[in-house]
Amino acid sequence: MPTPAKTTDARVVAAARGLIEQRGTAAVSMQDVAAAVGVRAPSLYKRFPTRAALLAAVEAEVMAKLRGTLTEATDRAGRDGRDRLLALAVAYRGFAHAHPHAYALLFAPDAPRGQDADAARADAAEPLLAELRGVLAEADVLPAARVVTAFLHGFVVMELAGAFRLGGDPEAAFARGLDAVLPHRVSVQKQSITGIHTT
Amino acid sequence: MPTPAKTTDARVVAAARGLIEQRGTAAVSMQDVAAAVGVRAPSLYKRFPTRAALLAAVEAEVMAKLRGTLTEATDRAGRDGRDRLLALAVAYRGFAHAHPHAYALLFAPDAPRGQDADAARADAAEPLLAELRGVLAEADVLPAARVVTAFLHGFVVMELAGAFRLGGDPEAAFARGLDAVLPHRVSVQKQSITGIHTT
DNA sequence: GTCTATACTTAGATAGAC
DNA sequence: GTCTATCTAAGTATAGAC
Repeated sequence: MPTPAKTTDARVVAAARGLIEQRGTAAVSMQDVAAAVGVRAPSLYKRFPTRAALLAAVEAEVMAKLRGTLTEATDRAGRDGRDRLLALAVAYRGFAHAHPHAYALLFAPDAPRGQDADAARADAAEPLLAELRGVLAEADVLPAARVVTAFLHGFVVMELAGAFRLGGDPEAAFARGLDAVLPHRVSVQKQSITGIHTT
Repeated sequence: MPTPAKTTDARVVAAARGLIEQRGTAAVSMQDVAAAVGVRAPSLYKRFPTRAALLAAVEAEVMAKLRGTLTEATDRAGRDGRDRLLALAVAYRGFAHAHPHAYALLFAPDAPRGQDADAARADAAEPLLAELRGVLAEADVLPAARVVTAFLHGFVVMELAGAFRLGGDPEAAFARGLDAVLPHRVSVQKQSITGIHTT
């Protein structure tokens, strides 16, 4: 009988995520994570070959949590396509505000990016894609999703970075932005009025 | 006669910016910067009290460069308000692609944020605000600017983070996003059609 | 203003016993 | 699978001479 396991991969990832949400990724060391699960640092390297590998696993878990938050939001929403998209957007922003450090990990340009993280990323995009499929032609779904995601991400990053200091009401800007980037009913009906792009 | 100065604050900042643009902020140490200007690390602390202070100065310089790029773009553009805004957006995206690491510094959530950096940030927002003033009512300018900036920033971050891997054409998504977030002529004319938000 | 020297801290990662 | 012990490396920052 070898030494019994004091922890599990899942516990390690969860602990790392907790610390990252509190302090930010840069302020969390392998020793911190090890201490949080009641183990010494070298033991972690039997489970995750490098710190980057552990971070990739955390990123995947955060993505999954984000996906869960988005799914819950649409589950609670009504049947109107636009209302559901609004609920999705509000939930997305809420998640970023609730877990700013974890959220930052998702779009870090130099992030690890393992297979799991990539799969989780594709998975997290599903709720939005599903909603858009309900109101747009198939060919329009992907570009529309990118526009919406870009706006949402950009907006919350600006908020978190404190870029909204010129006064005014960020809420109003957020509402206006959603109004612009979310598909309108007019586009669903494929209506076309000269001079107005319908999507 | 004390020891003659081997370098200047401006040179130090420029060197730091160069290194950051090549390797990214995290990979640049005070010693690296010192070596780049032909000096030892301790000397830098006579000019910038901490590493964070130096980074704040770099951030301010990058902001100024961004502003210059945007101003050039509108200088070259024609008179049509929408064309000028498009030129601005394309230039913004081009800057981010040309200097991804420096660009990342501008929206880092944990960035230093000194007075200079804040002033430079407000300054960099001017070209966009000026264009929007030309086509929108004053009360609409600030929220519109936030929507446009959020989209632009979110889009380039997603690109730089490699989030566009599901196929499709990012260019098409960018064009569509601009179409959505930039003010339309219909809004300039204050036209109002039931069911269609004009701004 | 710059230097040498160094304190101080911390990190990621490995070797080998149990 | 976990441990102790350790390597290796690097960083920020300070003291004090010139």
